[in-house]
Amino acid sequence: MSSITIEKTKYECAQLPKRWQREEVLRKTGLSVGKVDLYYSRGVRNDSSLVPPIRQTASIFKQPVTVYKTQESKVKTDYKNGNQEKPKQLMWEKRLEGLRACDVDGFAFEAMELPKVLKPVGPNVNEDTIIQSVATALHVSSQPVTGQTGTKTSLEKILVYFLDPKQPLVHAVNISDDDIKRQEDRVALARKNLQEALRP
Amino acid sequence: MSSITIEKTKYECAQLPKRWQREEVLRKTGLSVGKVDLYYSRGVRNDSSLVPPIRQTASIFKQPVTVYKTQESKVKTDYKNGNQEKPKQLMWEKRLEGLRACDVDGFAFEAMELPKVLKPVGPNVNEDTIIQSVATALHVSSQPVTGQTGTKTSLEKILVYFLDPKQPLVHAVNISDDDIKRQEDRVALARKNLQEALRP
DNA sequence: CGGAGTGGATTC
DNA sequence: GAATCCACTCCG
Repeated sequence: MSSITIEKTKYECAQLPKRWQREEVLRKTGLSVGKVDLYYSRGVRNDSSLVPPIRQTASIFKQPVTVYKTQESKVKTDYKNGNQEKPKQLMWEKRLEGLRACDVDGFAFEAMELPKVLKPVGPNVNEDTIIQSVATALHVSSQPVTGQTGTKTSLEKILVYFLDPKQPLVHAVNISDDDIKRQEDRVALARKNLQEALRP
Repeated sequence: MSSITIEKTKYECAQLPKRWQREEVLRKTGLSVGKVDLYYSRGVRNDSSLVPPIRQTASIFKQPVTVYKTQESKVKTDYKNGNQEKPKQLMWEKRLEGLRACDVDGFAFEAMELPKVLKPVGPNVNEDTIIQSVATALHVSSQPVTGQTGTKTSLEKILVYFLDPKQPLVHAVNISDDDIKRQEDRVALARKNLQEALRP
């Protein structure tokens, strides 16, 4: 049974960037009954290859099958037994190569430059790979991100054995006391400049 | 491996009633890392006869057995299939007789008086029973609370047949237009008095 | 732990 | 006084 009163409305709207939707939700209880809350959200990406029905080959069938998803499914996280990190493929970050963040209008941001001290590890790993690698490591990992701590020669010789899949594809970096001192000086200088700029 | 940092704290607390505990749990992952969830719970009742191990006789054994409960068990509510109201025993409210609410220091509140129009239904059902009956009906039931709608004589003759276990043990009450008018007048008067009391 | 939904402070 | 934003609670 659906009631006649419409309580939620969700629609695209000319003023918004593409695929963004405006939703009006009526407050139904409390001191503020009758007020309207506005929500803005980006609708699901329209990657037609990822939206059901999907034509795919499942190994138990002799023929490709078409998958219809009739119900929203959701994988539940097992909080009880701690954070289960999944095993990772060696060099899995290669999959992210060539991806670029973009703004709401779809324009890609400029590439970022990493400090020179970060040196790629492994064959065909370049600047472009390591930024994805380090960024995802910082985002995803629950352990300290150190980079590869194997020696340079061991990593070059038998990569598969010495490469740590839990660490990004950069050599470990040593930060000296001098480095820290230098950075502190830069911060102090920047603060002083700011203070002067704010003086009336 | 247990870390040195204490993430959970569970302790009794002066502001709480006896045996209640306050527990602070730190969120460890997710968007809300670092936030604290508070839980309040009553420590297990020290009824030694209810705390495992319990010596009891299970019908499948020839001999009494001792039950050890090694794991906390919990019954999950089925939210999906709607509110499953359990079947109720006729006159189940009798079990609540003699119970009294009390304040945090354990002093019982005075008995409440119900309006005279509320008349008990059934043998041995008195004032004390119907207040529990009506109160729990209002609290527990998901349907309108009307009282027993069987005729007085039918209820007296074959109680088991005419008594509605989903309704409290009081006769249904008719509210006349006059009753409503009288109540409206009382509210209007109370409002006027309040207004005058607030006048500067 | 996330998300829906509300209270309330803040801004215009 | 309305619109907006943010914090917080509660429950699945």
